[in-house]
Amino acid sequence: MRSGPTIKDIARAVGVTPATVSYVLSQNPRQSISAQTRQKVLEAARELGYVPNGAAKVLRNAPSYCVGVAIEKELMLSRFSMVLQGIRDRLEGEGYNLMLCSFGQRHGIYPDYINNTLERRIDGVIFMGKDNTGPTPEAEELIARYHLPFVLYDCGYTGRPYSTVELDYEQAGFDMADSMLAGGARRLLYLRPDADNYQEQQREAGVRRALAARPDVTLQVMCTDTTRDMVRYTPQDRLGLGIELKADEGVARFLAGQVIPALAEFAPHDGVITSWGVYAPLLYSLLAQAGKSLQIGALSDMLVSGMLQGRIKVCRMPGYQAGVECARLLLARLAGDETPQTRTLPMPLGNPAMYF
Amino acid sequence: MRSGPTIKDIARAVGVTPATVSYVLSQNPRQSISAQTRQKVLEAARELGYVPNGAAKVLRNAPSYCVGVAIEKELMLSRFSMVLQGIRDRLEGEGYNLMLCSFGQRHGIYPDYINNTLERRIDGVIFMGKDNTGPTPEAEELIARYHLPFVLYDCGYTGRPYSTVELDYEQAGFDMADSMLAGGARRLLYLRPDADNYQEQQREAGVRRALAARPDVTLQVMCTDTTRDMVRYTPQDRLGLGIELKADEGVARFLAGQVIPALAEFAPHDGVITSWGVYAPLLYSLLAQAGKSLQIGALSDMLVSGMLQGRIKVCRMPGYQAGVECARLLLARLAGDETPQTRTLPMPLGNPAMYF
DNA sequence: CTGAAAGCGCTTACAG
DNA sequence: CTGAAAGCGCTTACAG
Repeated sequence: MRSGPTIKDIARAVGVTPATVSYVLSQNPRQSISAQTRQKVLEAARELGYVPNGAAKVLRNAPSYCVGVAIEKELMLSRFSMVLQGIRDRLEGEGYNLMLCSFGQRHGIYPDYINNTLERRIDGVIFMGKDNTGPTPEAEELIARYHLPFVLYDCGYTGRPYSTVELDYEQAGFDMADSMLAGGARRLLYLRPDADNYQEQQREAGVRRALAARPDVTLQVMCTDTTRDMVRYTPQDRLGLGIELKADEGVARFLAGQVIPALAEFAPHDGVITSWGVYAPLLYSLLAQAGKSLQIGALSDMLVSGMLQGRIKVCRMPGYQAGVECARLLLARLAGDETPQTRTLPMPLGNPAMYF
Repeated sequence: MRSGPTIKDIARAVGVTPATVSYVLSQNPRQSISAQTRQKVLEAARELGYVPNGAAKVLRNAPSYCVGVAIEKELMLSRFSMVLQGIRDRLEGEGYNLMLCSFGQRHGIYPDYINNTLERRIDGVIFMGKDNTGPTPEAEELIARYHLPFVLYDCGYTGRPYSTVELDYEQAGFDMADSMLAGGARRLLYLRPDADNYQEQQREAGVRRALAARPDVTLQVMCTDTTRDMVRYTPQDRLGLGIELKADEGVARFLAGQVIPALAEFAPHDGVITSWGVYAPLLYSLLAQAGKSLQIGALSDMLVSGMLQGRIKVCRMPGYQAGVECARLLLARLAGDETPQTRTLPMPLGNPAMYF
């Protein structure tokens, strides 16, 4: 199919050896070339439409100038696409392309994101698991053994030998609860999924910290049963109509049957904080139907429609910034800096955004 | 940094030549290998943690098993991320990775998506412009000259030498107008941007076709001045808080000042069709404020919140399917099929989806 | 300043 | 069934 001109062709056209052409084209500083030869080589290269063969360069140990981004599946979740955009914006300026890597074993015996590094198709990896999953233990061993440049996003820091970017879930919980106290709340309901992971622990800890100094305020915690009361994806998900909320099942039933009754005594200044964003609009609708108005806040802004401006407070996922930060830490690794760094980003309290 | 074992190391360990190792590992069918040797080679490979050097393979003309996706900037627009997900799902099953390519000139003298193909870092390109832009004329020439596998998404077909996936904007306009007629509309306002591109022409043509048989229904067309009345992005866009709508300026002023007055005579069964999705929620809010209810439809579902279920009809962008289709057409090219194909996908009428 | 040569890691006709 | 050898396109010490 494609078999363009090589440095040999240029060399022949100009009447020099391939080595000379290479020196000119790669601007090797350890080799001086006469202005005239340089001129002729560059001209011939342009004329022939020369494009260097990337594979040959990489074979000679050049970097691939490509960075892998390991995202398991859901590029459509703005949680991930925002980060991706941040990574891209930061890395493109440095001349890097991005390669989307999966978690499965594609060609080799290792997960795709490791295999591509080992095959030298990418120079490093930014890893975004979901539900707190980091790389497999086997992958971690290879990362350590080969010193693979690796950055982990939002997995809960646990002293790994690579850089991580984390979000300050604890502070988010604190800020939201604190703002509700400032709004006059005397009762607070905290609604969280039963999943007992790093993020959920941190969030609840933050909420409790805000309440520690206020024994006059009651806190009630309710857990959704995520094995049963999930927000459901419809079959259309994968059929081209986007991911869709089946709000009338699962969680909605739990909210209507359990949560709303628990709010019976709540006064207008009291508040509900939901851990996941998706719970908040559902709750808002149900409360509105019941003719009830409370402070509502969500510790994530994912799935909180911008149309709820002023009705629901959210802690915003700083996805784009996080992506930029991941890129920055990876660049440090690529530049040879081996010391793992951790950056923890705030999740500022604000209004839900209108995402495109 | 990384310098793992090569076939030479395996050969030495087993006591055969590198050629034999290669035959075993690549399962070359033109060469039979004794079961015993094969066994030993495979064992040694596993033991040493052998991973083939991708660059060396590509240098020998193997495909890179990587496909470029050219998206100019906005990965956060679900319009693009849905397509990307579709492409990925289809192509990952075939063993391909995706590389995000930009439009700028990164390393070479050609646009990034062309250069990466010429450098053999990717085997082909799926191109998603925005605002109808296709590849540059220079890029088109290279695509033709080198027969680069290339698929164009949603640019308006104009007889190019490569495959394209289009959306049926004309039918969308027809279906929406038709549904409003079925809903009893006697007056219709069609609100479109002044941009005179393929999509807008098709959409209006569709609306007019639906009205052709109904001389009793009046159609009024209004154009937004996109050079002046744009939906504005706030500076936060690139600062990590997502893309945000500045609804109180630009278009909103035009809608309030020009469009709402034009609807003074409209009765409840009459309707407004907006070309862009983003106009519809704004219009809905303004009408609601004015205590007015009309049929509202948008010819795209981008930016139409799922909270408007039942209030606004939309034509859905079949982004995921389109991605799958792009992947399918590219696979055909990669398999050697040179005949350009065009697929035109329907944009089914429905409710706005709750996008994650 | 320029050229001849080796080598990166792999594959594949070809000869045994 | 196995091995010796050439070559993909480039870079880079090294000798002139």
